[in-house]
Amino acid sequence: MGRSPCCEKAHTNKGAWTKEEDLKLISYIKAHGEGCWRSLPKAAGPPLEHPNLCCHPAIAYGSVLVCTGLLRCGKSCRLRWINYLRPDLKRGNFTEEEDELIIKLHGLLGNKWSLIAGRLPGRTDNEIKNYWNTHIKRKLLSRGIDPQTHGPINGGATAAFAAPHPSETAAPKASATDSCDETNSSGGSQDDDRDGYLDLNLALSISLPHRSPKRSQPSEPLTSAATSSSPQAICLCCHLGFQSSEACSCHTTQNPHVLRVIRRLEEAQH
DNA sequence: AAGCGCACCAACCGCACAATG
DNA sequence: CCATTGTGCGGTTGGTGCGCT
Repeated sequence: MGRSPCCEKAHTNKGAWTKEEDLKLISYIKAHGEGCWRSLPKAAGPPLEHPNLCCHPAIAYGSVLVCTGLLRCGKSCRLRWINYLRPDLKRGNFTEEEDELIIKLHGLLGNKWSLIAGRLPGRTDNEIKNYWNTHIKRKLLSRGIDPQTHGPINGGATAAFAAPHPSETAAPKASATDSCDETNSSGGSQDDDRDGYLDLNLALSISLPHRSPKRSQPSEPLTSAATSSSPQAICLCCHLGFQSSEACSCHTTQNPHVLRVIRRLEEAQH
């Protein structure tokens, strides 16, 4: 396709981020918001013809003056911000509840780390992916469960709690209506993984991102609600025709900046 | 104390897709 | 409609720290 590289590799730093680079990125995003990652280093960095010459204003962090110049690829900036610098990140060890939720969600969604991360506030897809590969995989293996199929390791046909494929199931064990807002009907047995996903609320809540106005298109209702700063929220349960079902609980949602998405169990398996 | 192997995790890479002109 | 651009995602890699021998 011959697409241009995402950045001028000759003029960008790679590897671990320094404290100073972190502060530069934070200060830039605080001033300009998220988005336009590709142009961020250009906007925040020193002139290419004089890469060592800093002509940018300094920002005071306590007693430290920090230049706003940033020699990083835009993708690298985005990753650093999303995975490490975002103020709403939780950091720290995963709880047992988070463990179980990740396992259940992985059984339903597969390696859709961003979707799984969307159900775990303060956690990033990268963090969950790493945690899965280093901890949970081993945990499942020790239980005799195949981490990929969520079925028994010895080749048994029954998956532990993976959603059945649409073509294989005439009547899914739990419909979207059943799964959403279902917190007390399964008996809550953690040992029975097959029942385990019945208590899983798959209503995906999507917070309105802080996007640059450039990518916002007010003409499209769904897109504009998801990308603009409009306080108007759209219930996707209603949008998809679930408004009369138990799955739709948009009337109970406190946060007006929330979109609700119902993912049907039979669609969750990819 | 030194060397080695392993585990963890931050960061990179390439691809896919949506947006844009 | 097509080419290009920008962003997001998932897989993978490499550096670092820690425990064991």
